[in-house]
Amino acid sequence: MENPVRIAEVLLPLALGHAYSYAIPDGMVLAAGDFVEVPLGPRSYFGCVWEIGQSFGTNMKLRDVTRRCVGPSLNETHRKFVEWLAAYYLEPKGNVLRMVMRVPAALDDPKMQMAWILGEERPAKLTPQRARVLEVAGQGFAMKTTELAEAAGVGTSVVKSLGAQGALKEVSLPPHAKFAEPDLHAAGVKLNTDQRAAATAMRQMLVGRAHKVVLLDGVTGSGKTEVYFEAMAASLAAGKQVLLLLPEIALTATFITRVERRFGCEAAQWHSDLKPRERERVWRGVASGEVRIVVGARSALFLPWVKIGLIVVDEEHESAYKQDEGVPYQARDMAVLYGTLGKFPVVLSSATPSLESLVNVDRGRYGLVKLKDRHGRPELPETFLIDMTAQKLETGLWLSPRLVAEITTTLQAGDQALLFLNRRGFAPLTLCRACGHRLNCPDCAAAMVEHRFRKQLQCHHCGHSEPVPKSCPACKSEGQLVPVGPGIERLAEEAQRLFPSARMALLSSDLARGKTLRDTLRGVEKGEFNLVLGTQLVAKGHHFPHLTLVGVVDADLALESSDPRAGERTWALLAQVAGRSGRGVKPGHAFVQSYLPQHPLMKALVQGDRDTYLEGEKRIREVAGLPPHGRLAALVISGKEANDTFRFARAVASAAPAAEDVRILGPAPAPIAVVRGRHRVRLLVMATRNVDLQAFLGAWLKDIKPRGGITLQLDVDPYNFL
DNA sequence: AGCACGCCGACT
DNA sequence: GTCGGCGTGCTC
Repeated sequence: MENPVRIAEVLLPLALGHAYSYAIPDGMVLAAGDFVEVPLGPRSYFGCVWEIGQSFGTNMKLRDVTRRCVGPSLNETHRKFVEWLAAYYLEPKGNVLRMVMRVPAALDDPKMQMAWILGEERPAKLTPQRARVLEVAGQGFAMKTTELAEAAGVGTSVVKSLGAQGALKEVSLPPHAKFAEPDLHAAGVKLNTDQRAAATAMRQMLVGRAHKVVLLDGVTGSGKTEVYFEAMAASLAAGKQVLLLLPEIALTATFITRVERRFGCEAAQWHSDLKPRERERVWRGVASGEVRIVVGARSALFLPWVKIGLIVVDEEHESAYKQDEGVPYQARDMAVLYGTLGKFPVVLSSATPSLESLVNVDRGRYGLVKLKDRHGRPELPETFLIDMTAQKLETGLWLSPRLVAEITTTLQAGDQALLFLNRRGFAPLTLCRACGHRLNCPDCAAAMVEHRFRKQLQCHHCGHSEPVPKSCPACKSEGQLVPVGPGIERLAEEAQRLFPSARMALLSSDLARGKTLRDTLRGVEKGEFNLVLGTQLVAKGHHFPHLTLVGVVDADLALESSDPRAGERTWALLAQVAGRSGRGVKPGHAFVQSYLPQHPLMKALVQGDRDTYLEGEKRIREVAGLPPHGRLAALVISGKEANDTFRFARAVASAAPAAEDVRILGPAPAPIAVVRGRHRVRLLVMATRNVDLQAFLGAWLKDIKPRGGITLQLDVDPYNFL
């Protein structure tokens, strides 16, 4: 009998479904959760010890663990979280671990970073390259060799030679700055009666239980933030860490300020735009427990939490919580899962909660705390429907006489009006009047969108762009290409003609970003503009006190989607946009142009009756067996050649095991049948709630191996089935 | 994620 | 006759 070999099962951050076994060399002490360095093929990787095992002589000769990393370990809850998430989305565990290990520098000894500042000497010969380096260094920031070289546009050798001559001086960057403890009494908490009642209700739901999900449902302006701040305070008082999840990066700056004011300490930010050093600082801070508050995007879930006591998911209905690339997970759902595993509460907050969450309240799984508007205003401003089927608008015009009249009145009264059209560019479609040819993207089955400001045609699916042609590419006729349909830029043209003296602001994500965007928003807030035209981005979170009129130019746009949640999402969007109006002193109203005036959503919007509309939606989903009453998975099969792709998709469909309560729809062309030159075919799996969907999918797909350039992508709980 | 192995078009 | 394209498979 040989000596027992101690074995570490090490999970690597690669697309691997299980851990690899390594021998633990004599004298090395390892436990599950430790980060280690291991050899793999010719290379060396960081991995995480998933289990410690023992073996009496395997037939495989195991390689040794190289070393244990100096940094922190991953606790059991976090490892379970990785396991569960991987199992839920049928994703290799290693891929999920990769999301945890995105900061490799944080796994090891904090490295003193060497950097350069301006030295006392002057170089013997001042070449143009050297001069540029010294100029950059002269700005006073210590920079690493590569950073400095890159900033100056020279090779690293120039920097090094300047260092050798003493013209640059080497310094070591200071270690990461500490995160301070929160001060729960930093700001006097001033809650109104309703907020205090809501905070108390929430506390009572959470007290004495480890895990509980509470839905905080309150209109914009009701002060939900202050209420969940109380829950955060309670968790912080208990010595725990808290996470505030936001659907998008753009919102973090505002929230950071509010959190820091309330808790009197720096809150850590976490999102994809962080600089590596700050990323490392936050990761380490969370792993050591020093960071108590994180405000972040969905990936903050994967930080190595050690004593997390609460996750707040703000705007929980936002579809941006669904990640579509890489591992397609729903961060709100995973926050709830993490709470279950880690035995801590989760607060979901929204002015327009998702149907999923409302149904979970109905089923008694989630608690509900409702919050009314602080000033007793209704959920929505007075809303009027404009039946576009009854309008005789000239071709190329989109504003009905009624809406034009309302805008005129508003502007004359010195108030502000907002026109909402959720479509970027000038026109979504360009046709040739002579031959009917449609300008399509060469790589996608989608029309090119004209962007007149940029003098370009753009494909919104692959980013391809080209100049607007003078003549039709098909029939060569000149001057026959006509834009079809409205985009925000075209609407701006119309508005300019109708209201030549208006101070107009155009807000579209492709026209304004960063500072320009912030300045414009600030201007709108201050009332420097009186006519605002905007896409999606005006809907979110901004407070425009001078706004008294909102016009929704095309309310039907978001309803045209293959997503069963389209109705719910349209409600959230329209309610949010309409709700921009009348938030100041003067009351506001909204006008909604629709070609579907009989649609239940439009009727409900006019009546300001969310609950009735959502009840209807719930019933529709129940009858159709759609989420949350049934379970859904999408399989998207894509390949270069249409016939092969379709043939493979049919083979996949016919290989499905027979199962009760599971229906497979398709194969059918995906909503955008060709993207980036790849044909896309979709299968939809519908199951009742009692079905173990993962087991079914696992059994089905286990032996299916796409080849010949065909890929198969699985999306559990799909949102949009691109 | 790398990297090596393995079968089909343009070249010293 | 080779060089090399990247599709496929493996790494404890």
